[in-house]
Amino acid sequence: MELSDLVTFATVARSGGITRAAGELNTVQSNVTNRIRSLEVEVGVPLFERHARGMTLTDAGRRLLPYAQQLVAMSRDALLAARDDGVPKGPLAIGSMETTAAVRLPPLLTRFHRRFPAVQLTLQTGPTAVLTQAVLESSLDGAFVAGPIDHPDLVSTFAFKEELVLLTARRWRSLAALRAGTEGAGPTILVFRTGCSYRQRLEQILAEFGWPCASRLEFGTLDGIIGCVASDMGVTLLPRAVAQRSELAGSIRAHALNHAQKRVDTLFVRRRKVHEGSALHSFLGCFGPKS
Amino acid sequence: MELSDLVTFATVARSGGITRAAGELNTVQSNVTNRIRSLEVEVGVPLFERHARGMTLTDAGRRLLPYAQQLVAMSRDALLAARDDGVPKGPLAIGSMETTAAVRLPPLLTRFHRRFPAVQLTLQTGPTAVLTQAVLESSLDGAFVAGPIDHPDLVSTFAFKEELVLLTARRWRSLAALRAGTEGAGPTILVFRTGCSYRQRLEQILAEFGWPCASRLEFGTLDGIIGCVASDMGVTLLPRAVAQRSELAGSIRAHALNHAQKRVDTLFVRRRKVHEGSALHSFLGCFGPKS
DNA sequence: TGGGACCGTTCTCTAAAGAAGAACGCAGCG
DNA sequence: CGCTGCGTTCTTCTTTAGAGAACGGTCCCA
Repeated sequence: MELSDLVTFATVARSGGITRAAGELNTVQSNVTNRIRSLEVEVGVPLFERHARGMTLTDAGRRLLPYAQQLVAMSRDALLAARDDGVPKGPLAIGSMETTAAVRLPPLLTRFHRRFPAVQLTLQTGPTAVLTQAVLESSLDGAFVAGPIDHPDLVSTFAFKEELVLLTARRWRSLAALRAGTEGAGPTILVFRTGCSYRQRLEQILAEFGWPCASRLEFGTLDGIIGCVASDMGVTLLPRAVAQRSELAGSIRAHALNHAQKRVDTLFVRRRKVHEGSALHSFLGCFGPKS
Repeated sequence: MELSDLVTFATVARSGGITRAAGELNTVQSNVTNRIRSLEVEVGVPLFERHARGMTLTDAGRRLLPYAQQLVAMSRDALLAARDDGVPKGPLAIGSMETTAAVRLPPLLTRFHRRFPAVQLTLQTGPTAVLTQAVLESSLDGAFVAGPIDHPDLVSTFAFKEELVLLTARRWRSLAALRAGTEGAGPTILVFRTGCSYRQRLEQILAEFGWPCASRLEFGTLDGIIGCVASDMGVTLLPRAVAQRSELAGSIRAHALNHAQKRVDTLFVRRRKVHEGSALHSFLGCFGPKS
């Protein structure tokens, strides 16, 4: 059983067919057939069920797949670790929540790039759950997500402390006024489309206030949310720093929350590995203990 | 980079030479040379320093080695997982402390073997630290060790609760009498040779009593310790069940300790893996929640 | 109920990789 | 100075992997 066999296996499993896998692997069908077959001979049990429109994993294949993926990912790490001479360089894939990317990362990334120009940093934004999964799958080297995170394969480092505030249009001078003004139906809440981590928190806070929740609108961008809050379409929950930094800061009002509600830590999570890459290590150094 | 290359690499690293590695791998020197060289070409840096009496790892090699070992171990797990159809069978390597093996395991192993005769169980005894390391290195599937254990790669399950007692010869009717009888020098303590986990505990307890420790004798077997306690050579610390079960129970005396001192949990630790083998799972079922 | 599209398997040929063995170079040691 | 141990190089042979073509099956739709 060789790593190349496992790559082939994982590709077939993912694409669901030998023809598609052969395309992805830049080879011909017959080779993929043979590799899979020899793998099945070695394991001793069939890994796929063949049917007219492709292949699906057998139970044995389903047991093997996560190992195959992990082995392939680890072999990539191994090469990087061996080549890593301590000088930060090469690609570094970082993920971040929208809000963190908007207000915290610009200075950090600028500083990092100035200190380590040999590192090719890429940034991808998304919700906490997606980013965490991406880190686990090694498609990201690390990510800024909303805490707390507890997973045996992840190491998390405190990055930023945020104060969450409830944002409304300027005309609402207090939460009580908002409450009175949305009697009955309750406020409309504005959240990110793809499972934003602050969304649960917002719904929980409204529940604690005993407010009904009229309706929910989902957005793809931070500016979209803030813009709609400014035009009094509804309320949202965001870090205070995000609201202050916005161009529309004059048109919105931030309402403070109580201690338990407002506090959220942004953590930097990374995969627990044998060897922490120099690029990632130097990145940690840019917002960690010092600097 | 293929798994067979990594096996070769790890073998050379462990044996410290190409000739020795070739012997272990049942091949000729020239092949090992070529595999290592092609690996070095692929990684892009030398992995070994050549000198007249063999090879030693470079920094890059030292970074690669743990990955290689883990990849090889994981590929073995992968094969076992794929082949594991849910029926407990095949080899199962269990480790245990001497004391647990003496009093707790006989009935457990008997029961397990009766229920799952297809599992070829092997038992190895040793101190906690060694067993834990063996589990981490996948040379044991699981082990009974003294708690607490906290390691991200290990899962531990409560197995047995033990009451530790201080064992002396029969003539010492109380700890006070022992104290008086060993005035000045303090008692001799009898412990296992290879870093027994109760040893620290015993030294700590004597320290809490404010007793000096005259000298320490190290043994290789449980019977040796108990025999020497019976003939009043010194004192030791063991689970009460071990003392009671001994043939020499009539010649020794167990002295109770206070609550904080006497309590020790025996845990069953195993490696955190993607797939828990059926054999191990069924073994856990033999002392776990039920049965 | 055929024909075509799709998909996996099988077979052959060729190229590349790996194993074995012999010869060589080099350092240390008596 | 020759011997021994160890790693490298080179050649030969075998095995294996890759490419391409032909085959056989299923499904779908006319």
